[in-house]
Amino acid sequence: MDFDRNSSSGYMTNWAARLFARAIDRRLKPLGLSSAHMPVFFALARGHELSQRQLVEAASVEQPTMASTLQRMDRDGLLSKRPSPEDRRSTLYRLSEKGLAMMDQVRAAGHEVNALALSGMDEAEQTAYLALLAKAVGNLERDEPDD
Amino acid sequence: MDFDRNSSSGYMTNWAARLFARAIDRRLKPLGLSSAHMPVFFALARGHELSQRQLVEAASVEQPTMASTLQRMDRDGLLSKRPSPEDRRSTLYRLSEKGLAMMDQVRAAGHEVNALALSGMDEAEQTAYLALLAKAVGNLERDEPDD
DNA sequence: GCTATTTATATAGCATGCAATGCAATTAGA
DNA sequence: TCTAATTGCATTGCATGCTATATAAATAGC
Repeated sequence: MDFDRNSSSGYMTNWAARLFARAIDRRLKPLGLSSAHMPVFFALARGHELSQRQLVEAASVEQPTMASTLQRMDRDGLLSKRPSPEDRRSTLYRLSEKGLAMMDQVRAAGHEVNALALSGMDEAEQTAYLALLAKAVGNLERDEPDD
Repeated sequence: MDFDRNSSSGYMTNWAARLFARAIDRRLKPLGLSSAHMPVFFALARGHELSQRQLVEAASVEQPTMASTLQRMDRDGLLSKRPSPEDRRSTLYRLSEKGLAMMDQVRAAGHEVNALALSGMDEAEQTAYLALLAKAVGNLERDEPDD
């Protein structure tokens, strides 16, 4: 029996995720942004100031992944940072003026691509899609080490 | 209005995809394999011989992505190749003996992780999950250039 | 207070994925 | 047949993501 990619939830999920990222990237590229910036933008919305650890939680990526995302965003002038007054190991990040100015367009790109991806689904199907993804995520998280 | 990651189909799809890949990678790591190898394995099952272009189609990745995946797999002795007798630009790839010997375990890892991710869903939900992913994929593909 | 553990971050090294570009072989069109 | 367009692949350069490991600061346990 051959493996049919269209019947594999893992393959289809991966494929959809890559298409989502490409669609976002095409829209954000003119701004010099990309899909990996989005969770950071949303976590730092409205001037919120967070540590790397908190951003790791917000984005559900591993710490070294967030470290380099923040490095690139800082390099590109999207962030402003300062040492935490509470903990000398920690740095607090905010969006710079330049970053804040892009927030609306980042949000718009997110909404546009989500709407596109879900187009042709009725309300119930859209809800089901999110619920089933949440279920799969919960199942797979139980397979993660520690946790 | 804040962006709630759990309500964003793009974010949730990306998260699920990363968890799928990690779950696969943990299982295949002892074999020296990973999730990116899977579409190549399945496309080359039963001794099938394909060109890079055909593997690109089978995996739905871009050509340079497949080129380096094949390079790594060749480096690791998983492939055997020969120039196409039909087209002097093209190379035909097959799984080596070593690669073929791993097929069952690759298949098993795929089935195990798919089953884990879908656990707790009834038959209808599992079908719906795949159908909704296919719908989203179709929608997002219409946003791709050319095509 | 002193040591052991935990926590926050940094860094190295690598895989996977992409867009952009270039080249050579093939195919199409006149 | 001869040129133009297309196709198959390689390469460059980069972003994103991971694991494994190291270091310094903070916290816990005694």
